Amino acid sequence: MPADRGQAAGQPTISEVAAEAGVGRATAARTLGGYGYVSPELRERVLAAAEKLGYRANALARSMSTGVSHTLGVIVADIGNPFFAGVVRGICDTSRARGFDTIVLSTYENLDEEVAATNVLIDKRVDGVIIASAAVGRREVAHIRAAMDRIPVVLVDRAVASLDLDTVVIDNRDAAREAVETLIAAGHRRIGFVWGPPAAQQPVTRRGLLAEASRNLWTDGERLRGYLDALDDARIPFDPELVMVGRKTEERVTEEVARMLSLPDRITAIFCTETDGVTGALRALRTAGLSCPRDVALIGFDDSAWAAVMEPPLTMIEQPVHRLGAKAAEVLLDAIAGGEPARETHTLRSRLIARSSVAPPPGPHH
Amino acid sequence: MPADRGQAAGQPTISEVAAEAGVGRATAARTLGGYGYVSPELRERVLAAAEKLGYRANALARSMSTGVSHTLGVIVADIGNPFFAGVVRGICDTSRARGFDTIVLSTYENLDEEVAATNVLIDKRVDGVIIASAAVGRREVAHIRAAMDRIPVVLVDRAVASLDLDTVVIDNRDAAREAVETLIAAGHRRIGFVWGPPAAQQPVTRRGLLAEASRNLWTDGERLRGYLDALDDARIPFDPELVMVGRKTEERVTEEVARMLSLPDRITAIFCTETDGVTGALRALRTAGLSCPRDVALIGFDDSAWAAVMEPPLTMIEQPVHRLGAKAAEVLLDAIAGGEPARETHTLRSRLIARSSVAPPPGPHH
DNA sequence: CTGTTAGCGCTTTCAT
DNA sequence: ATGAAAGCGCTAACAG
Repeated sequence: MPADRGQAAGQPTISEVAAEAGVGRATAARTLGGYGYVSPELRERVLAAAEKLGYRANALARSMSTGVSHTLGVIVADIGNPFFAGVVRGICDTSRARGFDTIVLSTYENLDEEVAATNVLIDKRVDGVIIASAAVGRREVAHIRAAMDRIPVVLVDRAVASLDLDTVVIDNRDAAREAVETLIAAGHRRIGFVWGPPAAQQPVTRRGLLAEASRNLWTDGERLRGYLDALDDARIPFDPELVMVGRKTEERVTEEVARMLSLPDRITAIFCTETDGVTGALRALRTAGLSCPRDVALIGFDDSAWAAVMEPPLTMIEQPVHRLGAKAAEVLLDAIAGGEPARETHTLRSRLIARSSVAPPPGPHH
Repeated sequence: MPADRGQAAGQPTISEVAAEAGVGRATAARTLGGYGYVSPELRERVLAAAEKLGYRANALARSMSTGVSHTLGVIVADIGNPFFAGVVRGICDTSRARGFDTIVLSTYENLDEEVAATNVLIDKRVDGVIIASAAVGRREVAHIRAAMDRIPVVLVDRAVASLDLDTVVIDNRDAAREAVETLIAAGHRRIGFVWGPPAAQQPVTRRGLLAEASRNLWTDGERLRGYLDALDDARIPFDPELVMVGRKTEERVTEEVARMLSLPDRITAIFCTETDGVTGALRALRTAGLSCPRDVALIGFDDSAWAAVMEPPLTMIEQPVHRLGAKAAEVLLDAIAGGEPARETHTLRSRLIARSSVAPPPGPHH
């Protein structure tokens, strides 16, 4: 057997500490593991020996023995995205306070990556997982089901209809409706909607749009419904030309908003479902020589420090990102500790921060 | 021994798979572990059995045996900060591509947290660590030394003078100098500096400032030196009243910039070392009724999509955040795989993105 | 090519 | 109160 088997060279083990202290393995283990009874004197000797050798417990071995790893797994779309970074921070803060570490994996909205990530976490024997899943249909949730068979699972940010799980989300539909209502209340009727889902082609009917929504991320579907709710309540006819479909890269958003701006009966307001959409919309406004809010009103999702110092300061929807993560961690940790999960949906409220990017539409002769 | 010892109930082991397939443990292990020779037929039976039982390898047990965990540890100040989120993403992307997972821990610039995080990673027997350390003095690096004794360590974003380690950073000093030179070239001589370190009190001399710098984050020291370099080259006298010291919360920055703006010989330009500083400075400008760049020029660190759509579009320093993380991971992975670390400093170049927030200062009668 | 066996470092009975 | 010994699930010698 090669010398480098087992843990890396130089990492002292509990046996070495025991030998150094002149006691049995179990005694050393009891002191160092903080369980069972050990006489003060032996205890002292063990501690001294551990200190001298620079002993550090091997958490892997401990987990092997105890069957728990005190580690949570987290799967999100992109840790580099400020939204998820905030959620992850909420998760980490809460779990650390309860003695748990966290392994975070990004999927970039790729389902294969999500499956792989789930497997990695199962293999590492985490005690529970939090997932912001891109899965939608029944076919796509097999990996989540497999995880559920083994450990507690909670969903965050995105509900999955076919799964009966603890889920922590925000009130996407209400948030979107409130934003659009705000625009309508200011007098707008031609409201562009920078939406999200990467679709094969632009749906031309309301039904087509809804169908598209059910094939995509839960959040996107909810936000679309909120947009439609507000329109319906105000009896404003729905116009498919006013919704952008497709990946919300800044470039695409700029193009699409420019298109809506050059329509014969152009939009006078824009509602964006993501930060990247807001900057894209602003670009389009600028190149069209239009000003906000005089010519076009704007409301977007995901507030940031920047939005408040824009000219004009932007009216935005603020999501409780940290709280979202914290709540998900709490629910998961409770399930790990307590047993029976409640399997309910926890909906956190977002907040519309009114600033100055909403004003009445320009007169009929714009 | 209680029934719930060992791994969680229901997690099939390699022995169970072997039994199901009617082969020896080792044969099952060989097929499932992907090493050694196994005849196609037995292989097929093992695979079928594993599939049927829903077998997933226990990475903990594997690591116990092999002594490697295929996991990297990462310690940063705050995963919720877009800068670090980008770096972490770079690390995760490269390490995943090489078959490594990542555990990320945030310290919030607290040294005790950093020590604790290092211990967690050592306990979890990660194969290497990447640290953006808040440690400065010799006294503060003991935990890093302890880690170095066990596994490869690379520093990212922040060099630590007393440590001879592979280090991946950006050219902070040059970046700062270039920014200030740009301001000077436009005609500015009163250049406010939104700096960082939380100091007990405002240093009043150049020497005091440098002393403060050496007690703080490496990046902050470098950026101060760059600011001073540019001033010296242009023979502009250094004025301690023009540098803000203290935690760069948006509120504090707003106050401090307002102060510099109300000086008898007020500043005509601002250089910020962080995004939060930029929004704070913008606020101060706005409440002072001053416009950028007509009254005051502005350059800041850390570009973002927002900066480009501000009115005016902001001239910013872009750091290669993803590359920073990727490079750190590469260096670490090489050290883990190859052996001898080079222990050199890799300096990545930042880039000044010239937009429209820099113009000549207003005439003498402002 | 396959099966047996001995660990990896720790926790946890079980005697003493 | 302490020590001896078994076992967590896996890998890797080694024998067959």
